[in-house]
Amino acid sequence: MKTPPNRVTIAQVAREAQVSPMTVSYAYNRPDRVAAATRARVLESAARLGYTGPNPAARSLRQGRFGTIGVVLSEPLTYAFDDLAANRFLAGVASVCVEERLGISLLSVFDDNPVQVVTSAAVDAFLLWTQPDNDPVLEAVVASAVPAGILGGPRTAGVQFVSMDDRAAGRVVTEAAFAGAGSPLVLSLPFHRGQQPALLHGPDPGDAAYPVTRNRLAGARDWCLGAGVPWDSVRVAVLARNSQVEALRTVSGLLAGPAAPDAIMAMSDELAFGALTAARERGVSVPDQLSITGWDGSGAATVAGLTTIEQSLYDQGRALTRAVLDPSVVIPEPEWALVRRSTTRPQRR
Amino acid sequence: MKTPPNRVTIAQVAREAQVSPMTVSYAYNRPDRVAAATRARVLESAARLGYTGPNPAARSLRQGRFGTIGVVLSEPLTYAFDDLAANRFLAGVASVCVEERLGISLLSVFDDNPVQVVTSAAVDAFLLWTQPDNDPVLEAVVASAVPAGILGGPRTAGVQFVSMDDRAAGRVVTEAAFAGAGSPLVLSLPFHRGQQPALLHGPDPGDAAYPVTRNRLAGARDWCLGAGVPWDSVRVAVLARNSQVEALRTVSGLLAGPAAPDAIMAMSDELAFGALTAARERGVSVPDQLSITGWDGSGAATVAGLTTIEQSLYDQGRALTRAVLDPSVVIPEPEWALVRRSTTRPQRR
DNA sequence: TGTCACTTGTGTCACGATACACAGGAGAGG
DNA sequence: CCTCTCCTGTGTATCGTGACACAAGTGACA
Repeated sequence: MKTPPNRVTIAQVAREAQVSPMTVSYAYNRPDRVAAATRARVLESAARLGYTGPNPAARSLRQGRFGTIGVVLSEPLTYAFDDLAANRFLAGVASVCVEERLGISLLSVFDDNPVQVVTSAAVDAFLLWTQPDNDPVLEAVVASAVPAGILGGPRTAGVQFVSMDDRAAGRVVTEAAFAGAGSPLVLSLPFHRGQQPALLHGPDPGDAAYPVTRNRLAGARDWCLGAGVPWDSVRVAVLARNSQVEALRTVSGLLAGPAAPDAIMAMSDELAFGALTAARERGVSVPDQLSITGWDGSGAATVAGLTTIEQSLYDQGRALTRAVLDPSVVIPEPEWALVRRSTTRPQRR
Repeated sequence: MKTPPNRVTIAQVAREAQVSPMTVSYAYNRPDRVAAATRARVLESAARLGYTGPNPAARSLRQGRFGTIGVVLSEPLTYAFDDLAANRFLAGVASVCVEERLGISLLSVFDDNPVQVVTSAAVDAFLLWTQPDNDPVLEAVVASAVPAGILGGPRTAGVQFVSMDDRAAGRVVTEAAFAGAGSPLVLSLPFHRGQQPALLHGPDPGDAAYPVTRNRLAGARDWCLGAGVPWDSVRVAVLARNSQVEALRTVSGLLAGPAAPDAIMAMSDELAFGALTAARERGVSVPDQLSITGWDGSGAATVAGLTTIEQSLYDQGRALTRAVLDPSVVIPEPEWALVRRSTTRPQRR
């Protein structure tokens, strides 16, 4: 892009108003620093020349700040608007940004050069959606020395961190889903970037590169071992993405096949909704023939009567953003709770 | 914020690698322009010094571009993540941004200085969510001479525009909602910025500063006049915001009062959902005692069985973004359709 | 051997704004 | 009348990069 030839600069305005460039700058940025009459003259000259205010790029260069927070989702950018959980998190981030008068910039990671987005981002801080272990994007963020925070891990030195206790909650929700079941199924988030769909039997949670997946899976295993359910007998359907459509397809196939599952612990509400739809389409009654649990507690879960782990990603987004902007802020341990609704069988006493 | 003292520049890397600054620049931006061996040496020196790549602010200043599109919603920023329609629009915008390798920056408008966000935004283009007539933000965008586009109007010289035919659809959906009704109610989006909730009787559509509101209301009046329903007898509840909660409260109150409505034409799905919830809470059966229509055709409308005007804000977001980036692109007239589901009484023949 | 095209590296300087330190003047107070 | 403080305006240097135009080297080919 060629520089427009008719770009007006602060210097031209200064000449027109017969003041120094600094006075023009002050007229825009520190109105109290300039006499009212002078300021009026400056603004009038600016209007006459068509000057629309200080150039943001030049200002950012000079000041070394942008007034913007970058959010990296490492998913197609549209994930920000499609996924319920990401949506709540971003709403929390946005609420702080409004208070602090910061913009919020959604950054896409491109497969061919995932690091570029980090090194070339015009932002004062990074917020990351959960990333796999040893991820180049996260490493680039650390290397950039820009303040950063991450939701869901991995825990990283120099990066603020917030995440609920996925393992403990995993134990609790697995009990709600699996108690009394004969053919339990875990509907799992991806293990690593570029995940292919897979059906595993009692996999090692350590195989999952995403801490969130790993911990939720470990919680499930904890409960199974404690309840005498052989972990090997538990099937784990790992999906390529956190998507209702994909969950629907997978669960639908399993319900039609032999040894149809009669209990599903899904690692997100999104996946649970897919499972619910599959059950409806297959004429499988919930919770009588099939119990289903979700995770995150979106508003849609309330409406659908989904038993789920509730947490406030909104609050976590807020807390994380605050902490990144001011490292002296302490992030509270996120609260969570199992909410039993109508997609699981009543608790035995 | 103080400039970090340890910022490494391209010049330092050049010295370390014993090449000129331009060679370093090329090594990062035009790898083909530099011998492989030289490039390797440069990158190695950069790594040694902790150089993380060209400074985005300096680059933007030099190149006169940012690689980012700004989206102005003129609502609290969180609206982007709370509202179904805004969400779909943004998803469409984002999909183009991914293809074009652009970032997407969500800008907040502050009441005390609405224009600042426009004059200080580090973006190459603006996309606006529907704005009222004669709005300072829109005027500032025009004045800034940055390419821009607006969804829903007002039509403005120099600003790309996309919007479905709200008036025509208003006629159709009003018929679906009101046919055979005795006490019709329009659940309206705000008339202007800072709207206070109000209950009007057959207001002049021209009173609405938002073109979308104005046209949908005009469509409703068109049908009423044609069907012999006195416009004065039609109540119009104008809400302060496009919010389920507020619609719920308003409709709930009206259902409890005298002359409870038996037909509601809501100007958004969001409002229609609020009305649905109110009906459920009040024990009013839909559609027998109360017919309800929405607008926009979100996925949730399908699930809830809501009769609504379907349009693809995703496609409109895509088309508008494309057109802003390349003015030779022609924006097609958006398609729309009335989808009859279970919240309206079957059509008479 | 001469010509030509291609590849690779270089030096300079403007992009537009603001931090900083300082200067002159006006008024207050003793 | 002198000093001191506050208010308002100024000059300059610098932020880090990449456009541009050019130079030097290499090898192909007639």
